[in-house]
Amino acid sequence: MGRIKLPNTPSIRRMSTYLPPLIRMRESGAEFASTTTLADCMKFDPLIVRKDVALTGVSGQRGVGYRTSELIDAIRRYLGWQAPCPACLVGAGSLGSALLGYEALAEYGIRIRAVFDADPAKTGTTVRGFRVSGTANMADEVRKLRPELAILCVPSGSAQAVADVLIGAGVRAFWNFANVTLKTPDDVLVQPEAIAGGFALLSVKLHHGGCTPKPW
Amino acid sequence: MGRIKLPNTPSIRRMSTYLPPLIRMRESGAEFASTTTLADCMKFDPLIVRKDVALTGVSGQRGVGYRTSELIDAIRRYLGWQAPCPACLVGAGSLGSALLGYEALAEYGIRIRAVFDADPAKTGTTVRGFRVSGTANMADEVRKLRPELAILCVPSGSAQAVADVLIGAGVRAFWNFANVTLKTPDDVLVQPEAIAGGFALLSVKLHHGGCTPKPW
DNA sequence: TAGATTGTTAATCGATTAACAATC
DNA sequence: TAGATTGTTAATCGATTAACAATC
Repeated sequence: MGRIKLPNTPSIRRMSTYLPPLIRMRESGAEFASTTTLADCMKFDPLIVRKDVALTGVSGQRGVGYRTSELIDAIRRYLGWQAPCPACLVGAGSLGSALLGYEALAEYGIRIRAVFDADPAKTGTTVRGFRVSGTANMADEVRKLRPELAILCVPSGSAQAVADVLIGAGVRAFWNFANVTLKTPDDVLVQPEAIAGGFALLSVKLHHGGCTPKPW
Repeated sequence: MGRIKLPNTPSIRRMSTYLPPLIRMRESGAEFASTTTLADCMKFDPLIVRKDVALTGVSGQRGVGYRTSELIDAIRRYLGWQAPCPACLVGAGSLGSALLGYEALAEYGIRIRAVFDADPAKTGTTVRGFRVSGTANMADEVRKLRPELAILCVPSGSAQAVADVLIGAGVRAFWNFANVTLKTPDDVLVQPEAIAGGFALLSVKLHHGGCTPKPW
C-alpha cells in the first residue's frame, strides 16, 4: 500500500461520491471492484477514478481490481470518516430535520450528540428520534459535550449569533447551511454549503448550451 | 460592457455565492460595490473575485467599483437566472419541504409549478404553500406543464424510476438530491447534488490538518 | 497467451496568482 | 495629485488527460 497523498479539492468531492456505489457493490457480494466499473456507474472518466483512488494509497490487483472492502476503508480513511465525529446540530426546521433523517450522516462518521432550536415550541419535542433542546443554555451543554463539529441549519439572519455562542463554547468546526459568510477567528474551520452552486452549474448548461462544465 | 466568457466550473459555483451579499449591499443603499469589498465579505482573494466578475462582461468604474444593480444583473444573466425557469419538485419529505421553503429558489429564477409525492397520505395536502399531487398521473400533468426542470427529492431507491417517468413525459433537466447516479439518455442534463462533498472537504481539513483545500 | 486492469511517468490544459498599466 | 480600483496580459501552479509498462 502506497502513501496517502494530500488533497485536492475536486478529488475530495468526487471521492465521497464513490462510497455509495461501492457499498452497494459489497452488499451485492462483489469481492472486487475495478476503477472501470466504478467509473461506469458514476459516469466519470475511468482515468479520473483511477487517479482519485491512487490518492488514498490503497493497492489493487492488476487485471482484477481492488478488494471492495479495502477500497471502501481506504476512502473512508482518506476522508477522515473512519473515526466517529461527535457533532451537534442547530436549527431543527425542515432542513435540519432532513439532515437528521439522512442515514448517510452516520456513514460519514457523524454522531449527533445534541440538537438545538431557538423556537420554545420545539423544546422537548423529538425530531427524527432526536430530542430538541432550547438555545438558552446551549453554551453550557456544548461545553460539556465538546462536539468536534456544529451543523448550522438556522436562518441566515441568526447564523452569526449562533456561531458566536458556539465558538465561545469551544466549537472549532462548522458545516454551515446558512447563506452567509461567518466571521470567525483563524483557528475555526467553516465549510459553507451553498446548494445554489449546484443549480448554477445546471443553469449555465441549460442556457449557454454547448459547453458542459463538470459537476465537481 | 465586454463579451460574456464561458464557463469554468469553480467560477460558476463561486459566482452564485456573490448574489446574497450583493443584494444585501443594494438593500442597504450601496450604489457601488467593488471587488475588494465583495471579496472581503466572502473571505475570498480579491483577485479571484475580479476574474469571476470579469467573466460576466460587466464593466465598472476604476477607482469606484461596479454599479451594484448592474453587477447583480450581470451575474444573474451569466448564470441564466434572469428568466423564470418553470420547475416541478418530486418528493415532499423534509428535504423537499426545506427546498420549497427556501425563498432563494425564486431568486434563482426557479418557479415551482407542481409538487408530487408517492405517499397517498400527502396527496391533497399543502407543503409550504404548495399543493401536493400524487404520482399516479404525474406523467400527464408534467406533459401539460412542460417544466424545464425537475427537482428530485425522493429516496435513492425510487430516484431512477421517477426519473424514467419524467423523462418519458419530456423533462430534460434534473437537479438530483438522491444519492444515485441516474441512467439517462444523452440529451438529458443531470446535476447531482452531493451534500456529502462539502462535509468531505471539512473532514479532510479537520483530520489531515495543515493543508487547506478551498471550498469550491 | 490474451484480456483486463493497476501503477507510473509525461504532456496538456485550465485555473489561479502575479504584475502592471489605465483611469476614475 | 494620491488612492483606489478596474482591466489586461503574463507566469505559475495544479488538475486532467494521455501514453505505456507491469502483472494478475
